[in-house]
Amino acid sequence: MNTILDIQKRLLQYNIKPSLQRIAVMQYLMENKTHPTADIIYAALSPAIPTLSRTTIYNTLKLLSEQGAIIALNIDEKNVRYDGDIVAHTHFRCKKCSRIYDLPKNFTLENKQQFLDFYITECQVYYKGYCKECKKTSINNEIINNF
Amino acid sequence: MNTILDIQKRLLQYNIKPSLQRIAVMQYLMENKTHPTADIIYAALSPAIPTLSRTTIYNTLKLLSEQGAIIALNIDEKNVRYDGDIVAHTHFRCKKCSRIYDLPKNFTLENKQQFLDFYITECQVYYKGYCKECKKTSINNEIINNF
DNA sequence: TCTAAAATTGTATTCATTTCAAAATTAAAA
DNA sequence: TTTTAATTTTGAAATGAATACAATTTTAGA
Repeated sequence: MNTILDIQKRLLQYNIKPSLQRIAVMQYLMENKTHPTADIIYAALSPAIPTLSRTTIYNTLKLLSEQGAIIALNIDEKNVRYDGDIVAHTHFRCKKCSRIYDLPKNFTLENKQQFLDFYITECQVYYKGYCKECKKTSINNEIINNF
Repeated sequence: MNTILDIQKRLLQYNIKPSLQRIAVMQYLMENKTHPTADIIYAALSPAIPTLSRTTIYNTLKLLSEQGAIIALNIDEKNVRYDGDIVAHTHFRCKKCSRIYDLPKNFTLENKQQFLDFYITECQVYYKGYCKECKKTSINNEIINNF
């Protein structure tokens, strides 16, 4: 279980002021490993925070992902999904039920026979960063995870 | 160079009737390896085919990608990008200029020092297919690239 | 040529996300 | 504690990529 203090610490660690709303979003993502959309998070938190606005959810998710406290997934072509687990791992999206699963650490296309839970039809690998031309001017403005 | 006959052959190979519009879209993607959006393709083809409709571009891109003749990329959070190169390869998106590059075949995070053209800040790996529950009912309806 | 099926077109709509300015909250200064 | 400035939140309006849909056009077969 994550205490409010743990969550505050996590936010401060990424230079995010821990407001009530930000703590709620961070906590939701830490406790719900379902890769939810902004709207799912809004619907879940709205009853407990009746004044909550959708814009705040979008603002918060943008801030948290830009600061590296969470990860934004573009695996679903309709909505952006969010993941509170920032340890590097790969994802699987079911084309029928649209659920997003975390794949086991040792999963590769070569050994996928061992993981018969997933029938894989496609794989996409996306790297992001700065190209040669844009590198010089932009590096300073970005927090870089040089993994 | 790709002749119209080459392009027709490619479409037929994926069970797509080679209409004028479909040939134009397929040809554009084969000759422009810039990972364009639907709208870029529309703007490029529209002068030569004045009656062309945006809907046709969307319909065609959907058909071609569903049939496996092209690949739809969700590397850009705003628009879907399309790639006529269906040989497995990975992509890089510059966060500043938004250009999408093909990465060299031998590129990995381990040897990325060799490829100093790209300063990488993040990597996403997305698998798609059918989960255990949905597997039984759906496999027959899908063309599966069992790579 | 006639007819049916398939493909294309254009308009209207949807819906996730963004913009923006006002209101509320927080933090800092006096 | 008051005052003031900066930050955050809020909700209404706007944006824009993509889809739905019905009408029109084209294609293919009888």
